[in-house]
Amino acid sequence: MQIQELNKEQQKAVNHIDGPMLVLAGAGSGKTKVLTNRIVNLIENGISPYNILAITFTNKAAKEMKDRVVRLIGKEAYNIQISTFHSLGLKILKENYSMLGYEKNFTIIDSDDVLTIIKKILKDKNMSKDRYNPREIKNKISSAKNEMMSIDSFAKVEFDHKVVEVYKEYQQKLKNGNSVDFDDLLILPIKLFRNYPRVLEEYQDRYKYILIDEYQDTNEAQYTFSKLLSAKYRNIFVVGDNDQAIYAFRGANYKNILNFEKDYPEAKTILLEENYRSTKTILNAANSVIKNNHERKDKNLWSNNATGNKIKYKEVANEKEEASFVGTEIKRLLSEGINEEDIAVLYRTNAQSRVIEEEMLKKNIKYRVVGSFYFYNRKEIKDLLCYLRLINNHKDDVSLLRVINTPRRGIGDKTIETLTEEATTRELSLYETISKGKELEFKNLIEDLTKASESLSLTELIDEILEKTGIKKELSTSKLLEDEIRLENLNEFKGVTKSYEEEYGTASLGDFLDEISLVSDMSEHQDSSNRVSLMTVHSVKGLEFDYVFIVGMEEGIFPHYNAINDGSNSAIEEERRLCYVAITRAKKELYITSADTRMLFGNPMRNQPSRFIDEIDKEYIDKERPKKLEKIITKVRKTVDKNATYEVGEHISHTEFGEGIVISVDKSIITVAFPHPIGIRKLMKGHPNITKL
DNA sequence: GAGACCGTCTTTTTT
DNA sequence: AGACGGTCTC
Ligand SMILES: Nc1ncnc2c1ncn2[C@@H]1O[C@H](COP(=O)(O)OP(=O)(O)OP(=O)(O)O)[C@@H](O)[C@H]1O
Repeated sequence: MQIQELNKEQQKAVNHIDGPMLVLAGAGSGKTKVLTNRIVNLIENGISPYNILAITFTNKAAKEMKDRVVRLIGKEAYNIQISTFHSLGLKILKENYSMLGYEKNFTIIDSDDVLTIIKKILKDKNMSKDRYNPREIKNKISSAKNEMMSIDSFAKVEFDHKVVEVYKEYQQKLKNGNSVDFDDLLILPIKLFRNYPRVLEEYQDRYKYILIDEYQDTNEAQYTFSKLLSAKYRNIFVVGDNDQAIYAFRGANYKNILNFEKDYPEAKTILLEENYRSTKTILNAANSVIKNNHERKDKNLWSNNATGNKIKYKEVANEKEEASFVGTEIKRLLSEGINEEDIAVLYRTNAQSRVIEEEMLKKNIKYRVVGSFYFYNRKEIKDLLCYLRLINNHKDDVSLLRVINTPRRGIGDKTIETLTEEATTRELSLYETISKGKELEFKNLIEDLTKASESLSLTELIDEILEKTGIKKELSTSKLLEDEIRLENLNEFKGVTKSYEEEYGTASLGDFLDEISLVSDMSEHQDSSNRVSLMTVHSVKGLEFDYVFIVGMEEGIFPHYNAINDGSNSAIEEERRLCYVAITRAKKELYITSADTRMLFGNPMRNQPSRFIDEIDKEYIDKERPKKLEKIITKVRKTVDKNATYEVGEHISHTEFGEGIVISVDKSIITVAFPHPIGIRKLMKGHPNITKL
């Protein structure tokens, strides 16, 4: 195949057919483009679409890639398996559930449910929430699963045997409820492959050609998954960039990509060095930031594009002004005829989206929040989903508990406690245990709805649920504005199911629920055209926009406190890679903002501009900050004593807040208690305003 | 068993 | 500032 728009190295990668290959290259060098075109080339070389497996990092990326391949070769492309690891895992699970001891229609539980289950276990085991943080335990369990630890090997690294107990109990609960969590979608197929080599071979024969995008962010389980699948034919083609590894917190290990040549000694490697995406200015700025990372191989990445405008950096007083600045600039761009879909606003944490959203509404700018679970996390939507899940899988105790008394049916803690006890002793699900009373009425209701589900379309079923459960009646007779909004949301949800049905013909309940679990991102079910995109830096990986705003470029936000306080160099380096990803998303123009004060948990928080701003070479950035501020800031910067040390309990005095006591000391921040009404403040160590007493 | 009230905790990032 | 869980009263 000869494609006009490919350079020599890219062409080489595209034309490669058999054997392992690694494409290691920087941002915007065309890795994804190469991967997509290689799929096309494989097909043109007579390889069946059924034998091709392409793995992307997000569902969104999978969809985009599929669309692109369809455009290039037509409908045949629908037969290629293009998906995330998790979706593929689910597919394999659905084809083999009984071998793993599950039943048809198993439920995929979301992270909220995981937390609910863990909290419940902690309570049952009388483990106090102060000593055992449910969130932390959830992370521990998830990491253990992603490193494919058995309970025994987990017990070797986790010395608190009670935590091990929780892990055990958690697994048991899932199994009893015929449910799996996200991590299971990866590790159950691996278990299947290991226990049944014949099954593995079937899949190896099916997926003879494997392509993986964003390989630098694979974790242990994903790594093993791909290694097993590719072992027979060794036709594995991976692309990635170690400078864009940003998922270490999820167990991803960028060494997987650097070790590729060790794993597959016969592998060919291709490096791409030309960036086709960004202006010279933007690319050079990104390069000047990333070169501050020391745990990295330097690579050459250049652009032949125009020089372009300098990056605009604006320092403002607070997050409201920041949003307002972004809003005004976007308005200006739009008035110049630029399309909404070519603009993105990026932030480090989801919490930052709120102010921006409000501003978009205020200025009447059309936007969408990518990666927002907000809609599916609303109470009324979750309730409805739990009804659907319960109808789909009667053993789903988590869902049952959520809806058995919603709306109120007079089934309280007492009843539930008795039921739970009986269910545990008889080793049955709660649903199976129900045999009398108001609970039975509820069970009969679910039975009826289950029957109805067999002959109704998804949307009709939802209507039936809302009607028969009394949800609709309760909400429509209520006078509360809140309830009116709830009803509206439920209607919007019906819009989602309707468009889902239209897209896939008639849709099965199970398939729909799976889809929701895997992509509970409202923006993916919405039309994205003519909207400004708002998203975290993590979710923008792999995408590109003409105009990009990076907001909240402050110490404490980006890099985040937790990374700073972690004290490890690698945590900061990951933040820096994240910054590199953010900058390299921009094609034409980049804006960076920082706020001096930002509300955090209802308290104003002072932040310095991010170190990453200083790391951008002066020639690529135009800094704008209030004149007065400039003097104060440079003065403060010069006089901060980085080596100041404090001890908990020490008395200090602050020029503004008066005397206080140090209550905790972190890497660069101390927390100080001041007398009423000032209260608890976080201060920068060695700040000139602080005097030791 | 339902609803009101108060104190605590939250936010790092995602499939 | 807002969500959530625990406790108290009817
Ligand atoms: N040879 C080429 N000629 C012109 N444009 C190209 C060429 N190769 C890639 N591009 C364009 O460059 C942009 C970046 O490509 P792509 O998204 O594939 O890069 P990438 O390496 O996957 O980037 P990242 O790692 O940052 O996600 C795309 O708009 C693509 O169309």
